[in-house]
Amino acid sequence: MIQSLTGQSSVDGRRQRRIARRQGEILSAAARVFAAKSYAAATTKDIAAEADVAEGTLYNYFASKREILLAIAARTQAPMEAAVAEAMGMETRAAMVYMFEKALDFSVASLPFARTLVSEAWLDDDILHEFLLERLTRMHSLLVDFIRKRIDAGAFRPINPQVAAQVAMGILGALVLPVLRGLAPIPSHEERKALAEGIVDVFLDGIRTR
Amino acid sequence: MIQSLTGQSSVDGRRQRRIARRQGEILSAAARVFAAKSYAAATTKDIAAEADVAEGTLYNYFASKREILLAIAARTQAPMEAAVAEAMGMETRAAMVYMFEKALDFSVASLPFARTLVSEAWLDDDILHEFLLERLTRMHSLLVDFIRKRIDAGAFRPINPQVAAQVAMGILGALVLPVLRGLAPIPSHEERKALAEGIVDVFLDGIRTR
Amino acid sequence: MIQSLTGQSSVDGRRQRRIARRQGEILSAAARVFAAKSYAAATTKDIAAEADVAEGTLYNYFASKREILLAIAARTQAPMEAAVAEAMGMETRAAMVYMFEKALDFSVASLPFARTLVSEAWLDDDILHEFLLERLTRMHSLLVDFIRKRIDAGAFRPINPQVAAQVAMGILGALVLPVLRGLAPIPSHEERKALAEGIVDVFLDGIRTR
Amino acid sequence: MIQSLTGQSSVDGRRQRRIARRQGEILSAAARVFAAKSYAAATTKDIAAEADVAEGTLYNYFASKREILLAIAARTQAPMEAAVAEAMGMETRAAMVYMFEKALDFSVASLPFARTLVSEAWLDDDILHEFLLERLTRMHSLLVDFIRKRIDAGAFRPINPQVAAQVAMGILGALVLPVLRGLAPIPSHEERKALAEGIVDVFLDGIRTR
DNA sequence: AATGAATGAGATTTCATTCAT
DNA sequence: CATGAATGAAATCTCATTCAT
Repeated sequence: MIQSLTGQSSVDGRRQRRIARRQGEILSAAARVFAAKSYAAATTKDIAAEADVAEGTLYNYFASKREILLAIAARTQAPMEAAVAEAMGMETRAAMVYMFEKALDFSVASLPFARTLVSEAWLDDDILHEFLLERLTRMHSLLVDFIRKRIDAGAFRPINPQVAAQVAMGILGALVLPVLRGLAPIPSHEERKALAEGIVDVFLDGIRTR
Repeated sequence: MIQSLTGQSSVDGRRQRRIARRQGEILSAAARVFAAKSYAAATTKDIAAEADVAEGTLYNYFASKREILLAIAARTQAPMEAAVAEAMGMETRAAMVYMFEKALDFSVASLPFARTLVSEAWLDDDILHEFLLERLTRMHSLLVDFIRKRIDAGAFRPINPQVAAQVAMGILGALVLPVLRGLAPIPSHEERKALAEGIVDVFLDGIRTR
Repeated sequence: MIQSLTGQSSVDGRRQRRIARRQGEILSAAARVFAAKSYAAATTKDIAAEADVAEGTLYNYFASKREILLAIAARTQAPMEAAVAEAMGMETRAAMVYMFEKALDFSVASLPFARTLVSEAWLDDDILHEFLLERLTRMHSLLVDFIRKRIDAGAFRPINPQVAAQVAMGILGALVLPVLRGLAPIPSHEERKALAEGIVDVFLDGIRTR
Repeated sequence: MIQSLTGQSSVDGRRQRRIARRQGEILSAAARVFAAKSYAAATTKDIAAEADVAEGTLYNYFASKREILLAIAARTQAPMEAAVAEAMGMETRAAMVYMFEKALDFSVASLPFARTLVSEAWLDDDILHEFLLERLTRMHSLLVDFIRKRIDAGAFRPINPQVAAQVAMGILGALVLPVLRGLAPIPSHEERKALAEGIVDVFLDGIRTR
């Protein structure tokens, strides 16, 4: 009985894993196709071909083309937030540099996923709210906290933390979006570090002589 | 004779105007539909319904659905650049405030056009290069000049002007994009002015105490 | 009264002539367009442009696009039959040469009309029967008579006149169709004469040595 | 193992055959529709209905309506040329009779295909050159050779072989075209033989008494 | 579970015809 | 009468989804 249970569960486990693996293959294939042609222009035929399965097989793993998109969105991890959260405890300047650097690293690492996500979030309210906005607002409030704490500690000027956070996120966007869009070349690790340093520099001290 | 000539030309003129007016009606109807559903999801049936004409009528004014999109892009004037160019000659702080304010004004004024433009530029290389990128790079180089001059004059710190310009554009984006996307409420004139002031403040002096 | 009648009728006459002239202009424009693009591919816009009138004007003169086609067919005179009929009375060899020569002349002279006619007759039973077939059968029976008479007179061998007539018409077709289709160059007057001579030669004496 | 291999290949083979069969069904349905209404007037809806499949199914087998037409043209074999080539080696009179007879047989056998082919070749240069003209010119040059050889052997009079070949093809056309167009009844095998005999008779000896 | 052929609703586009000016 | 903008039916083609094998 135990045996049968074990056997059963090991079979189940294998099956679970096989299903998960196959889903993953389909999702990353779909992400590549979406990144290349956009969600709307991509056909299920394209996705099936990229994943090297039959069209019908897609429907054994996902209920519809849209479910594939949502699954991609759900899968996209949140290393940005993680970076921001991590940075909270660190000393001011190093913390910010680290945060921007991580955000850049992330965009580079999961480029096709991220490109699809941004693209669809611009068009699709569900995607926007469920996946992108949630993260951005979480990041925003982390930043607000971060800034507020440093204002309280006298490290930052008594500036409006909401506005400052929005400014910080804008700066980040200005770096990330061109890479996602395929305009800027994917920066090397060193370039990313240098970029992050320069930006933080401006953000902290402004551009005006004193 | 003069009369007949005048009559003729006035008829021609009237016709020209009628055509231009109808094209404008179709374009703004299309821009609304595109803004609501994206170019890909919008159907010619939708556009015709919104413009209150028959589907076939669209094709008396534009050769294809795509031509409608391109016409929208072409029509979207470039008051942003104008604002930047204007600001070049002004005194530092006021100039920047003015520039950001104008950019916000523009986005609010031609909201559905701009939303469509950004949306499609993300997906479509032609639109991106022909209409958006051209403007953004022009704006970028104007900003680089602006910053470089003030560095030379000793008004700004000897910062990398390229990076600073990109930062400035990112800040602008952080303000404009949420409005275009329908996330942030359309700010009033006063709010726009205050926003611009706050941002320039951060941009010039940073957020760090000194 | 007489005056008014005369006036009336002269006005009527002028009007009739104006209408007839305009119809003729439209028809020859249409024939050119049909010859270039085929009836099905030609649009009323094309025809109107070629005739240098507005599309709507076409409908003041013809009830539909199809009526224009029928009018072209009706207008195509029957010089072929005339030629055959004329030839009936002539001496054998000269008669036949003359007949073939005339048929070639006709094809060259009204090329766009004829091309359209043949094209549509292949597709359209109305056109075929009402315009082409009628003529061809008339021509066929003229030929049958012609041949029969010469058989009776001992000039021709006692061959089946039906078959011989069909052969003659086939020979004619082999010369005319490539020209109509734009494959063979339009032959000069001299070339047409020489062609006609050669063909009659074969038709009368065959190709076998004796 | 052998079995699995065999199984595999037999599955592939079955699939190949199924696809080929279905393509054939669609093509012959399309040929019937084209023959009845012409290519231009036939709709994909008509073709699908005649083939008893959904409209979309057509596009699983052919890329476009035009590809269906081209496939029909490609499929129409060239038994005419074969007949001509075969006849080359035969004794004069029998050879010619055989040739004409075969040409008639062919037209009768693949009537809807051939009707479509001729129809479209009249309108469409691609079809004309790629499918019809190539064959006709090949047939023409075979005939020229045939005639020239017999002239050299003293069997035929020293006539222009080009003209004589064109005459022969015209005669053939005069027999075939009315059948294709649905004017002449489809002749029985015996009738075809008799027709061929009569024509060759005229072609060889002419119609004149000697 | 995998396959891929079949489906048919729906998209874009064309064009003969009408009709207000 | 001439005009040409407006119309909308109809054509070709696409593609997400289903389902028999």
